[in-house]
Amino acid sequence: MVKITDVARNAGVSPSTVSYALSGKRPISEETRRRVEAAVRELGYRPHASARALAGSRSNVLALVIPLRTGIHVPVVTQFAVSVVTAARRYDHDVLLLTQEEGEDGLRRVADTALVDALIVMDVQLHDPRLPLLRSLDRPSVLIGFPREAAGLTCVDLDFRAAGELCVERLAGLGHRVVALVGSPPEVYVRGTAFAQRVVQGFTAAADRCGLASRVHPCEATPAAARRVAERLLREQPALTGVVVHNEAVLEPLIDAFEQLGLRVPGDLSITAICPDETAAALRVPVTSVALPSAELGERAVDLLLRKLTGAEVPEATLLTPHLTNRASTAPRDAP
Amino acid sequence: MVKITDVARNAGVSPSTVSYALSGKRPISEETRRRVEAAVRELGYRPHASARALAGSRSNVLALVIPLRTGIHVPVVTQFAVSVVTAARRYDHDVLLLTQEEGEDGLRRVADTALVDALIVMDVQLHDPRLPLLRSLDRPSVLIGFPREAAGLTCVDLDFRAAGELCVERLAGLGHRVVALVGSPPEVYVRGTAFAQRVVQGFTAAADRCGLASRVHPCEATPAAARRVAERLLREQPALTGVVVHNEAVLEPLIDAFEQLGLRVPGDLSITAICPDETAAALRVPVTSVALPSAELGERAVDLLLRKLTGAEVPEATLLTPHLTNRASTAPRDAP
DNA sequence: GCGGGACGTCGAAGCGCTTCGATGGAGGAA
DNA sequence: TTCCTCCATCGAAGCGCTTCGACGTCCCGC
Repeated sequence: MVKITDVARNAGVSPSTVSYALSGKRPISEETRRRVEAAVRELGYRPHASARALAGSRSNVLALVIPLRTGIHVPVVTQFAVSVVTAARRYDHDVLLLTQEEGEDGLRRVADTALVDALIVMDVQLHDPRLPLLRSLDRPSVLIGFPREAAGLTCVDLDFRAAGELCVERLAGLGHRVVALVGSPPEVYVRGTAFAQRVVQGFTAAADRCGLASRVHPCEATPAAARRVAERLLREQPALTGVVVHNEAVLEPLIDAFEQLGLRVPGDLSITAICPDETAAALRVPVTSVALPSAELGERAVDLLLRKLTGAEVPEATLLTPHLTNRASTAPRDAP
Repeated sequence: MVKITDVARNAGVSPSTVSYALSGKRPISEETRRRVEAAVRELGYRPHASARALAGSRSNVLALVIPLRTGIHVPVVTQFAVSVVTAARRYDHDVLLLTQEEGEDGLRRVADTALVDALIVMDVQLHDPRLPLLRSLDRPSVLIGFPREAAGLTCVDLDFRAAGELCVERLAGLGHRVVALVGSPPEVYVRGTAFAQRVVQGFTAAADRCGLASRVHPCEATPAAARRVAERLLREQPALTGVVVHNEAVLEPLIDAFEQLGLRVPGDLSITAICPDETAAALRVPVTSVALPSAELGERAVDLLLRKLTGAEVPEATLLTPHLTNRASTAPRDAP
């Protein structure tokens, strides 16, 4: 292994000069810096990560805690993780992967052992047991999602309330008067996942504001459940012409079910959804949707975290504005 | 931060004794060990990861390189990653997440800086540019998948050839005489992804051995492509009654297409697939399938890697035996 | 021509841990 | 009792880096 003393010898300077030349933390003459850089290249020098971390008390590693639960759409998690890694690398940081399974102990462990400098926590619940811990850690963190009590924490998320509103408003703008929300599986609401509830709030608020008749239906992530929900909707709201779907997994089966029940999309029924763009676009009937910007979310989280690491103040709440993309699943309501 | 000297003082021993008491690398009296452990608990001591890594020249971190490409099924990657993390934790190791995007430089970087002790590389190609690098690194690695030239490397994978054979043999055993393989997207074969080609080999070999007429069709991961392939199959092999699918994404659309073309599954057409069990079981028509044991794969990779880290010899090739689960998509061929 | 800043570089200390060789004391054999 | 062995523990060195204070050296202004 080639170390900083080797580089120093080769360049004819002291180890500390090499360190300063590479970090730029003190002025070094042009000439010396060039010699150091040449020596680094010639010897293929790579600073030893642990030595650097120990001396500098910065590991340049971020922790990423990913969820394992049911009802969380996997591709979203993966895309998010990838974008976090990519963004972190831009700041010369690496990412340590933790599963939610390890829970609070895992967070405490990587923080207390100084394995990581900072943490990103996904899938935050409304009353998340990790919140007090995160507040008490001596390391900054960023949460994906909003807990009920977010004071003292930095949170990032899509503005799900606005997303729910946007979906309804689009339907209202197309003349639909009776709408329904097909939501996440019941357990998602039961355990108080914030974003799911926010969609419901936005949906309901916008429907009321626009004077629409509306109902909300949680839905298991299976084709059979989709079918049942479709049947139930038509039974309970015979005049239904607009549906908002916040449940990637049942989007396709739901459309199938509606069509098998004799309703054409978008002829008889318009559908808007909150889901990743790729999902919406790949369906048999491409669906008008509000994108779930997981990549952007990951980048924002990393940006915020690194600003916190430099000691900068960052906003406690960052809500990404939802954007709706028109596709083939929406049409104006037929004149009555 | 509480450090080893604090524990030592509290327990009335020297720091080295604390170290030995905790690592067990030298005999320590029962009595002393208890005092040390009590002090550790009382003070909440956690060894500093970087200091430990620097002194012990072991970081206790594994690198996991995950693929980002098209044609790789995302949930499989995620499940694999989760199982790697979980298995690594059992050995008191953590996992650093790298994307394939960083390429060889990324591997070299984490190895040369001693950020990680060992590496797990997913999605290995037949002629993978990373192979020479992995051989030359001073750190052990395990590959998921088999390159053409695997000498000197440790590889783990499902036995995809046997999986392909198994699918065909099941169809043959049910009396089917004309079969087809609907495979991965063309680019997967073009870039030489080993597992995809192995399925083709197994499929073809078993079909020949059983005296079946057979064809192979790559297929893009879109419903439209599935539809086209279904039409083409019926045109080119009018007597077709058995289909093997190695492409999670088109499984459902393919079945839809067949049924729309007037073929019932399994009445007129039997289908076997190679895909994760959850996918197979969740379909409208649950599909008889060979499981893609991503969790087991992750565990095996970690087990092998940790054995290598202890200096043990491990087999170069580990092929997991495929298992086929009967579901609703297969039936005996009608008497002619 | 001399004092005083800058500027560029050096040396040493120290980050928190592991590990090696050394040490002391207890216990057994003679 | 003496000597030797073995066991448990200690002290010091060192892992490779960063960082702080100190030390020239050069140049400018008076």
